[in-house]
Amino acid sequence: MATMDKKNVSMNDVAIAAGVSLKTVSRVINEPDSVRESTRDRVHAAMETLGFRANFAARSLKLGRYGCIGVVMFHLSGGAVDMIDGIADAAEERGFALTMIKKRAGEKMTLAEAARRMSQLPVDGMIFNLRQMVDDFDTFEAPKDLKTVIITPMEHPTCSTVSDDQEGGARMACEYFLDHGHKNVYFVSGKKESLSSQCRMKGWRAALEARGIEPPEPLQGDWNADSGYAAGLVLADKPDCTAVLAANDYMANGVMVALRDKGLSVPDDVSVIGFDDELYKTIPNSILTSVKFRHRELGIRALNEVVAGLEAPSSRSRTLVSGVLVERASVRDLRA
Amino acid sequence: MATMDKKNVSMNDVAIAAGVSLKTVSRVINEPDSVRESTRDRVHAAMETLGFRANFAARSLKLGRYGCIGVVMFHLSGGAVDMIDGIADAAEERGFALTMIKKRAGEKMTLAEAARRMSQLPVDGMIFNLRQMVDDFDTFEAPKDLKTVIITPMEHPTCSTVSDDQEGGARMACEYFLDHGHKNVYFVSGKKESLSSQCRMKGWRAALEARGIEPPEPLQGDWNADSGYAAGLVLADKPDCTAVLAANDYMANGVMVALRDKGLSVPDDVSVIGFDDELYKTIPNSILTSVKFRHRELGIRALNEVVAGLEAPSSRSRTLVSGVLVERASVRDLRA
DNA sequence: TTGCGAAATGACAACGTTGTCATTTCGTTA
DNA sequence: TAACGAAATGACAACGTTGTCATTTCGCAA
Repeated sequence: MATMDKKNVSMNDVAIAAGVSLKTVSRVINEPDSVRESTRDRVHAAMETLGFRANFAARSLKLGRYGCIGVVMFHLSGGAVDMIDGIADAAEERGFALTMIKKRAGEKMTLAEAARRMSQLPVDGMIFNLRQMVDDFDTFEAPKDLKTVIITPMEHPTCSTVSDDQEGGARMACEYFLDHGHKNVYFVSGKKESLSSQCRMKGWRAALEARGIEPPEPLQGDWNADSGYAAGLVLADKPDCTAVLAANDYMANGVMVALRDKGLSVPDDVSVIGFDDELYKTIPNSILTSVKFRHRELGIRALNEVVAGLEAPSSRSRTLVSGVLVERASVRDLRA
Repeated sequence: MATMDKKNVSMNDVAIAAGVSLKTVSRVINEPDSVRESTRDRVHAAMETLGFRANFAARSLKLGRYGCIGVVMFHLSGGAVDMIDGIADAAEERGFALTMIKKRAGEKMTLAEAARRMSQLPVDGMIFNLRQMVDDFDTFEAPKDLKTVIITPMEHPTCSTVSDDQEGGARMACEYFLDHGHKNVYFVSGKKESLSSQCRMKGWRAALEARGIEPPEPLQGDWNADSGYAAGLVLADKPDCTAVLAANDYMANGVMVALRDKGLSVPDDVSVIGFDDELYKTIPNSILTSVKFRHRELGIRALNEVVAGLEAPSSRSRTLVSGVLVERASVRDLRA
């Protein structure tokens, strides 16, 4: 039957309806085994009838914790979906919900601001997803009582960080080229301000230098296929260009199309590797070899790191999630 | 100076430090104008020194609201990013944070379960993002005190719903073909269980039937380019096939590549339209005409709908966000 | 039946805020 | 200076839970 609920139903209401004390109702919820079965049933019945739902605020106030992890999205891009997915699944598994806020488009947000806003919300710890540099990165200090994990390729002086190993992934791709007999590798970057792009470039550079090769001038892209196409047109005219590493698959595809438009074959004339392994969704029979990062795993690790640090918020660790080279047919073996 | 904080700092601590009453501290936070400036400064100084941060639980308990909107992601896919972005921005603007939970991969989750879990969390209202059918869709009743908005193309008997106008978008694309002189339109669908795919198919069918055209058998795809390619191979052999509507851009691209591989030209021999307008990111100089949905707008509307309904949770409305046809060169005009 | 330890239940305070209402202080005018 | 109304501040209860500790009830052996 519909109950005339003018107000919210409290444990006290349930207690009265069931003819027991407030505390017994509490016990039915939190330690059911300590309540006699007949009593328990009576209480459950009363809860059902009245439509009782435990009050989150009162519970958290008493317990001193929320069971929520805050997530700050400084940037919400494509790869973010899988990461959120990982965070959310891991949270679920450990009995936490997520509280999310986002940097407003166009606005600037510092870590300090993010922390201040988060600490007004129901959170026991927090994750910052940071894909670009922020002004106060080095000086930021997390609240002492709120474990903070930053997802970023940069090391932070006091906070735990988690990241894909972007640099390592780029190095891996580069070495793959070199191991297949290529003497040099050209690079097409993403947007300048992107940390991912910067790290991928760094890894590319490092891999070449480690083998005593002078890295050629990188070509500037903007993540989209058209910018890759433009770069490809330039590269097609360079006789020494046998290998191109593009900072994502979209640009890699642009490069490939440009090369073909200029009469060159991939991989016979020029080999190409991209990042993120997304092209196969869009292009039938895609041949692009690509470095794939495990965003989902990244999210899981970030969440686990927060939860592990809840008791010791000032602990600090650094986690790198390695990438995987998905081999297809876009790289030619020049040996033999 | 570092303060020896064994415990959390409460308003009471601040009050004592500032030599004022508890209530005055409360006023400094909530109605600063009602406090004399000198007092206010003293309180602020004390808060600063002690590192005071208001306790969310206590505040919510007293106020009876949380300032958070719950978001349940039944499915977390590509387009979801923009939608979350819209939800988050709109929430921010109206002073709300988001509390998010997700259906675990592989698990089944009913609306009732989602509602039950959400009502244990700090939320004043909730948004369900539902892309596939669930068992209890028709029988579900939202908690009476928790405004619930479902993002889904289906109408719900008691809850407010918000959706892209998928059906209308498909109809629009179809009519665009017909208005350009095409006599029939073939359709490549996405995954069977996807509501988007179902709605797009429905719109396609409706548009043809409205002009007295018998819709041909739709081709079954799975959203990825390879399935579009397979469909394209089939379609290339149909002499009456001049127009293909694919349920997303990836499959549309697959279709186009297959047609070209079979020696047909797009758009000279066959015209193609896709959905989502994503191909230009991947393909340089993309010519694909595509129906684009405004996911961000969708999120904004959903959030606004929740907030608008906070005072009257049982109100019910239905919002459709129209799509936009992004014209490129993949449709040939057969008239004249 | 009585007595006993264990199990079940209850009374009450406390968590940290905000609302209500009473009290004090202030600035102004007589 | 006294008196007054308005502004500023304070005391106390209340929000709905859980922890502590006291009390009652139960099952079983003597």
